[in-house]
Amino acid sequence: MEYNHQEVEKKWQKHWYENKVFAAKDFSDKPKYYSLVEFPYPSGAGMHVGHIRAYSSLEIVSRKRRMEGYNVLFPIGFDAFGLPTENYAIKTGIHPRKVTDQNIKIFTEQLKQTGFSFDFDRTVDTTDEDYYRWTQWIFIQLFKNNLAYRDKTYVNYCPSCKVVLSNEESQGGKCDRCDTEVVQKEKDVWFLKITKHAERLLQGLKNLDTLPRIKIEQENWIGKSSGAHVDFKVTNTNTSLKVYTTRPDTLFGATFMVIAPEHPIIEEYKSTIKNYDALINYKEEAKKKTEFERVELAKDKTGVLIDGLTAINPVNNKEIPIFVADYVMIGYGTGAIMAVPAHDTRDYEFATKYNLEIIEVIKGGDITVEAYTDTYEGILVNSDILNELTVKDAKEKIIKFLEEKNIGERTTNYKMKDWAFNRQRYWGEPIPIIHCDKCGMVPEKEENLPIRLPVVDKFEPAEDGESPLANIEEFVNTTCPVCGGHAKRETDTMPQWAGSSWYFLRYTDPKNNKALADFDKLKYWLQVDWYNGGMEHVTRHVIYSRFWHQFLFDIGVVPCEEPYKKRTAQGLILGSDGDKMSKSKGNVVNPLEIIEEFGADTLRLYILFIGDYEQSTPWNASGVKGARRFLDKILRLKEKITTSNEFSKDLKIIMNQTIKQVSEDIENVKFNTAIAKLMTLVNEMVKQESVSRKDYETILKLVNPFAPHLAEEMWEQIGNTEGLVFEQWPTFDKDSLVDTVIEIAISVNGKVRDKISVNLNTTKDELQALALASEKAKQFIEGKEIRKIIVVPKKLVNIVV
RNA sequence: GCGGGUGUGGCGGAAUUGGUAGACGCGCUAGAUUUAGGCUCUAGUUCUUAUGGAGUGCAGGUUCAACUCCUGUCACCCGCACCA
Repeated sequence: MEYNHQEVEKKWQKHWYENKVFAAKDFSDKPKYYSLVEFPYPSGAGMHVGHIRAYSSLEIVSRKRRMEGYNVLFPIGFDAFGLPTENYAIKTGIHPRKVTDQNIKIFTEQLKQTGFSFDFDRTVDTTDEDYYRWTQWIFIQLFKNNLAYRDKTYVNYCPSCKVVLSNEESQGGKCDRCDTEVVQKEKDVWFLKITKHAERLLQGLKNLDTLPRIKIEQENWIGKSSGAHVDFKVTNTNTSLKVYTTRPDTLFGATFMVIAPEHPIIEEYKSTIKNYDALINYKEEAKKKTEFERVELAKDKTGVLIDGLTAINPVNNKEIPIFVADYVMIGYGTGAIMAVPAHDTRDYEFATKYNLEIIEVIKGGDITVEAYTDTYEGILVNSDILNELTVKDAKEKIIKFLEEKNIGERTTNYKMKDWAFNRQRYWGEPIPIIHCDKCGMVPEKEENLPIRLPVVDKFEPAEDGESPLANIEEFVNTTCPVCGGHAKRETDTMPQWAGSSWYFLRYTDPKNNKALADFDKLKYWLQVDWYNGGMEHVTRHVIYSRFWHQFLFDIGVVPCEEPYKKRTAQGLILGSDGDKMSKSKGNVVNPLEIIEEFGADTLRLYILFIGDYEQSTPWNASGVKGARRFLDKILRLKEKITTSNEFSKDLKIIMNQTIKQVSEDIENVKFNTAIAKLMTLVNEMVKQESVSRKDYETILKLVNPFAPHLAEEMWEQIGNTEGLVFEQWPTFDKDSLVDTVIEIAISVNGKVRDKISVNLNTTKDELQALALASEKAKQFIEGKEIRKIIVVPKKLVNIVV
């Protein structure tokens, strides 16, 4: 019998989607389950195998949950603002709206062809006016709560195209389109004050159920450290330089200071500094260095001594020099450091190069050779009041000392920076702020939202790094919502991270036009029970969305502080050559071709069977056939079923084992072993003369989440009228997991020599006797003295000779 | 450099409160069915100089017993990267 996958799959897809079988029901009495997968960017290339892997995990979980009696919300949507569509629009002149709609349509079709159990009625599209209206609304709330502000930053700028470039467009320091050297241009842009939430974002991780590395990556991104601020008086001025240090205990070893090239003190004391020009030169040179060069040159420290300013080490009143060097970053800490060359590799290199004093303050190393940095413990020397103290005690003592003398204080610092929230592009949410000469920056009235993207024919960015919107007079010119006078709209648009920072909220109430979502619905559905997505989004996207969520919680819009209960991440599918799939390498697998030839069930099954879900694995074209064979075997089993509603005697144990393992493996993201166990069971069933109806129905239920089309079809063919979607998930009998007869290994000196079948309840003594009676074991015992016999019930007997 | 992870047959990968290494799939070999191919079925498939011996990146250690624990070391992957 040939299985016509095309016909069968179409039939069930039609049934599911036309009858809205997967619709989530608000306020159902069933327990709710919210499974969330990262929504795709609807590119023209459509769905690839990576998408299928990304969605399959929670597809399996969601289908299982429905069978376990949950009311499941498993939605999908589109993160559709972004560069590729915009670039396509620039090239072809076709409006991004059109392109986006087209791509979404195709993508949706492809998702349905794969048989995903999404609730397609809740689909959101971040570029939809009814959606970005609320993205803009959130921005206004952030602005009103002083969490959105404007400040200067450096952006990647192509002087030839006169356009601001994203990091992706300026890789290697060259403009993606014209290959011109990219420069750093100073620009006034929007920032979101995510740093205000640094500690909460860190604390919120405590209750997140996730892999250690996912947690650690976020922790590193937030980058909390504790130390102290210390003020160093600057001679000939009445000011001081504030530094941040995690090692205030080494203060007596601070023999010079280094400030970042952009540090404001240079401008401030321009007239006192004798070599101002040299410093400005250095700053310009530093700015020109691409990121690449900065890393490459990391070993070769450069800097310029400030002539005219020196500093006083506050603990010993020594006068020390101040340098400008680009190994100190303006964006971290205070942009100035106290250099302790004896115990910091960078300071040591710098000191050696410029012949500066190096004072050892922690015993144990040889500072004539290299910096001694293994100093988390240790004893202080050359440090006056700190001498003989441990590092830990010295830290406490010096911080107290600094605080008493009013020259410093205990400080916690975070590596995370505020979120630069801007793009100078057309295809993004307009930032709903109005610039009025009289009233300053004013948010648009909420009833006027959305601020729509004007419909135009040209999408190219304006010159000098301005947004394309800046050229559109009807858009720019407006009236001030406060004074009614003439004013101008903000023309920057939001970055792609905006729409994706709250999309999971909209799924709970996607058509609401009074609020981003109804509070009671949010209360019913949140938190997201399980969120799966790419490892690459674990820091930025997850942290950004958590930040927005915490903020929305603070203003009473959402019912919980943290959005996600559990987070997992899938591994990449590589090309069959082991490289990342890419068009240029020609190793891209088109999932639709496989659906066509083998069916969606086969593809889904293979993608989950391919390897550990959280690890990256190469594609293997012939492996697909194995998945299909497994399905064919299930199909053929139908011919052998009896009417019995009990498990077959010979299958009872393995049936129960399989139910247990498959159920557990799914929860533990071990889809590959779940499928392996199902294959083992099916192989066993194939060997039987006949299988009972219950055997067969059970395997269909277990296979259903993985290969739902085939499962539904066979379920129907054996006479069931209700579909499988809400059938009850099988349960196992824990007394039927182990056979009464088991195999025991007999080993001599740890090497297995024989295997015997014994009754499960065979006693230790009996096992020992059986082992000694084994002919095969005897050969290895003969003529030797038995020194010890170890009997592990149900496992093995080890005879030591 | 720092942090995390991985290393097991020809390939993807199973197995860690220490207890029969290689489940499951691919590939391969032989046979059956077939006009042939495909499909399907049966048997086999870690290596080997084969009644034995060796074997989970490498070198040691603990143990009756180690893929699993400990010490050292190498390789690869991911993330961060002059973070003070």
